Amino acid sequence: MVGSQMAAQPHRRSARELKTASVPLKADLCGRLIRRYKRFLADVELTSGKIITVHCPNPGSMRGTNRPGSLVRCSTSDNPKRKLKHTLEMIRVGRIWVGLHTLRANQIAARALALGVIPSLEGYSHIEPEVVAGAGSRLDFRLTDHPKDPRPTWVEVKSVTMSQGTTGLFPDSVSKRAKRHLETLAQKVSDGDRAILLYVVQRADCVTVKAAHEIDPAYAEALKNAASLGVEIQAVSARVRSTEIRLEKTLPVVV
DNA sequence: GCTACACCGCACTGAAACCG
DNA sequence: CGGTTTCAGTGCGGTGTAGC
Repeated sequence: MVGSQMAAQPHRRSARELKTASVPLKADLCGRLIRRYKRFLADVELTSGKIITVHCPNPGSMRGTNRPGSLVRCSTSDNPKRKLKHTLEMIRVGRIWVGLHTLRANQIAARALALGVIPSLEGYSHIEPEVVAGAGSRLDFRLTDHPKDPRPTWVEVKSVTMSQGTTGLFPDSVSKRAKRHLETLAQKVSDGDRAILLYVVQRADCVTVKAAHEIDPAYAEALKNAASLGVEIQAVSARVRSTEIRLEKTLPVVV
C-alpha cells in the first residue's frame, strides 16, 4: 500500500518539485566526527586539530550516520546559558550532507506550511505549533481556517536521516513515542479531524520513504494501521547545505 | 553468575507556570 | 503584561536491583 495521497496512482513514483521553502543555517565549523556518546554529546576534531565536545541534537541512534571519521559541520550559539557552544548540524554521507538536527525538520515544516508550498497542505490561514492533542500528547502543528475544509488538520513531523539505497527509513531505533503519535493522529481522524504524518527527509538522495520494519516492527504496523484508518502519510525531502536547508520535493511513502 | 528490567543523567528547547 | 523560572520531552547508555 502506498501513502493515501498516492493511493489512487500506485505506479506514480516520480517526486514532485516544490516551490521554495528554506531555513537559513550557519554551520561554518568543519571537522570530523570522533564519537557520539551519551545521547547528547559528540566529540569532533576540527580541521585545526583541536578536539571539541559539541551538542548532538539528535536523540536517536543515528544508525547509518553515526560513523567516526565522517566530515561534520557544526553551528555556533551565543547563548551564554549553554554549556556547549556548538551544535552538530550535519554529517557527510557519500556525496551529500545529512541533516542531524531534529528541530530543523520542524522548522522547515513550519516554513513550508506558512508558505503553502506543500500542495496537500496549502490554504490554511491559521497555523499553531506544538498543540496539546489529548492526554499527555502534543502534536507539532494544528492547521485551521481553510476556505474549503472546515476540519482542523493535525500534522506531526518526523525527521528522517537514515536510508537504504534511495529509500528513507524511519525510525532509526525503536520509538514508542513515534508509535504513540500515530495512534494520536488516528484518534484525531476518528474524531472527524484531518491528520497528517509528515516525514521530512533531511538528505537529498532519497526518492521514497518507508517504515523501518526491521528496526521497529510495531511502528511499521502502527503506520499501516494509521494509514488504513485515514491518517495521511506524506513525505518531503530537503537538501542540506552549510548555509541553508531547502525543501526540494514531495516523496511517495510506501506503507 | 547471569539475565532482564528499571531508573537516571545527559543538554537543550520551548511551552507553561509563576511572580512582580 | 512582561520577564523569569520550571518542567516535560527526547532515547541512549551506564548503573543498580531483582529473580532465577
